[in-house]
Amino acid sequence: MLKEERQQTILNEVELHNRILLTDIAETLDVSIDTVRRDVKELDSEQKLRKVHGGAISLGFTTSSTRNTNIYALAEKTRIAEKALSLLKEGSVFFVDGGTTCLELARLIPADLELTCFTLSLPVAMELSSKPKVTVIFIGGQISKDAQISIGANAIHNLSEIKVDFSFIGTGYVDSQYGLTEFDWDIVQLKKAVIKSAKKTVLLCISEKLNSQHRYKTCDLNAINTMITELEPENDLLKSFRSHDIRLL
Amino acid sequence: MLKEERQQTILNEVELHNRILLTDIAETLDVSIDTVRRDVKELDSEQKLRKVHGGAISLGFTTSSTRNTNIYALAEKTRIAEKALSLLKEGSVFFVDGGTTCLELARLIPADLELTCFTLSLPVAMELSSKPKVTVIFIGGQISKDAQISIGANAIHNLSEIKVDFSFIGTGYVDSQYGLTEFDWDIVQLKKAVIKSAKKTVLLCISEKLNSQHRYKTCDLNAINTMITELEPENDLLKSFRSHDIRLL
DNA sequence: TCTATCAATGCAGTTTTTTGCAAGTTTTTT
DNA sequence: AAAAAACTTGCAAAAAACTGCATTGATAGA
Repeated sequence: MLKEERQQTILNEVELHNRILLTDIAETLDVSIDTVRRDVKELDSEQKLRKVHGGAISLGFTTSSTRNTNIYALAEKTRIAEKALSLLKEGSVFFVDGGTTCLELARLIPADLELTCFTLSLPVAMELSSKPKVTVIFIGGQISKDAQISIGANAIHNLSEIKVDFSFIGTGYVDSQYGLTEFDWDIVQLKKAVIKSAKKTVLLCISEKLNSQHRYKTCDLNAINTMITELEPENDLLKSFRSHDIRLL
Repeated sequence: MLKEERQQTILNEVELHNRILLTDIAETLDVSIDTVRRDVKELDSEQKLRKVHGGAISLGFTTSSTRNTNIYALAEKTRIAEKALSLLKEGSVFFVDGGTTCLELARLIPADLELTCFTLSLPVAMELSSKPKVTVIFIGGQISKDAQISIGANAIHNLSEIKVDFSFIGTGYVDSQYGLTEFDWDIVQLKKAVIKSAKKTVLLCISEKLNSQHRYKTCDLNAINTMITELEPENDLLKSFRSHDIRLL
C-alpha cells in the first residue's frame, strides 16, 4: 500500500467520523502505529486534520470565522476590549455579555490564558470555542434573533444558579443620573440576572452612549464597579461619572 | 514495445485502479523498473498522473484540495437533509443534533415554515437564528471545542426537562447488529438523553457509515424510528436494516 | 555499406525515504 | 500515587530513487 493511499484513507475516516484513534487506524490498515502516527503528524502540518493525543479530529466547521468586518466604531471597541483584558488573570471565572464590544473582547483573549467563561451569546461562544485553554459554558434559553443571545425565563433561571468573579456587560444607554437603561424589557430582565450572578460588574461602553437614556432601567450606576470606555479616565466627558463610586478605565 | 504504447498502458492502469505500483508495472510490461520510473516521471511532468514514492496515483483520486473548504460528501448530506425536510410540518416541535448533516438540514429549512427547534449545536443555532419564523431554543452547557456543541451533566439535565415530537440525530457509527455507536463516552450520554426526550427519533446518516462500529453504544437500532440515507430505500446496502422495525427514507 | 549520432534502456553504486522496533519520557487514567 | 497508554527519539533494515555509465538499435548522411 502506498503512503499516499494510506493518508487518503486516514483523511477519509476522519472526515467521516469526525474523530479517529491511531490504534484503530493502525489495525484496519495493518501497519504499525508509528507509521500512522507519522502520517497523522504530516497531515496535521498540512492542515488537513488536527492531531490530538491518541488520535486525530476533523477540522470540520471550526475554522469558519464569523468575522463581520463592518462593525460600527470598531477601533473604539477594540480599545475598550484591550483595557478589559487587563482585568483577566490566569484562572479567572467570568461572564461575557453579547454585543459587538464584548465580542471584540472575546476575540482578543490570548490563547495561552486558562479561563472559565460563561456567556449567553452565540457569536461569543463560537469565538471562544476556538481558544484551547478557555472553558466555555453557554447559558441556554430561547435565542433572540436580532441579538443572537439566550433570552427568556429559562436563561434567567440558569443565570440564577451561577456566581462568577466578574462579568463584562454592555448596555444600550447609560447616564450618570439614570444609570443603565435599555430599549427592551426582556433584555433588562436578563441584565439584572447577569449583574446578580457576578461579584463585580464591569461595564464596557463607548463614549457615544454616555448621557443617553431609554425606557426601561437595568440598574443604578453604583451597581457597576468598573466602567471602561475608549477615553482616558481623565477625560472631561467622564466628569459626571467621577462622583460615583466607580473605577474608570 | 514502443515507449508511447507503454506510457499509455501505465496511464490506463492508473485510471482503472486509481493507483499503481512501479514494481507491478515493471513486471507486467517486462521492462526494468528504471524505465517505468522514467516513464512515470515524464507523465507526472505532463500532469497526466501524480508520481509518489513507490508508484503513482490518478489525479482524480486526490480530493485533498477541495477538502478543507468544503464539507465532506456535501452532495450526499444535502440529499439526506432534503428528505428529512419532508417530515417537518407547520408548527412542528423538534430537536436538531450537531454535525454537518444536521447543519445542512438547518440550512435548508424554508423561511415560511413556523417551527420550534431545540438544539445543542452552536452552528445550528446560528444558522436557525436567521430564519424569522423558527423559534430556536438552545440547550446550555459546557461547550465542546471540537464539535461546538453543549456537553456535560448540565446539558443532559436540561434535555431531561423537554419533550419534542421528534429529533434528528447523527451518529459516528451505525451497524444493523450493534446499533448506534460512538467514539466518545460523553457524546453517548448526550445522545441517550436526546433520544429519551423525543417521541420519535430520526437518524440522518450517509451510507458510508453503514456497517461500522466503535467502542461505546448509544442505542439499539430499534430505538430509531426512521433512518435517512442518501440512498434509495430499495438499495441493497440497506438490506440488513430492513429486518428491523425502521422506516427507511 | 559504413559510421557517427542519439534516444532509449538497463545496470551498479550511492543516497534518500519509508518503516518498524526499542528505550526512555510524558500524558492520561484509575 | 501507580499503571497504562501514548509520545519521542534514535537506529537499522529494506525499498525506492537517483546518478553516471555502458549497451543497444534505429537512423541519417557520407
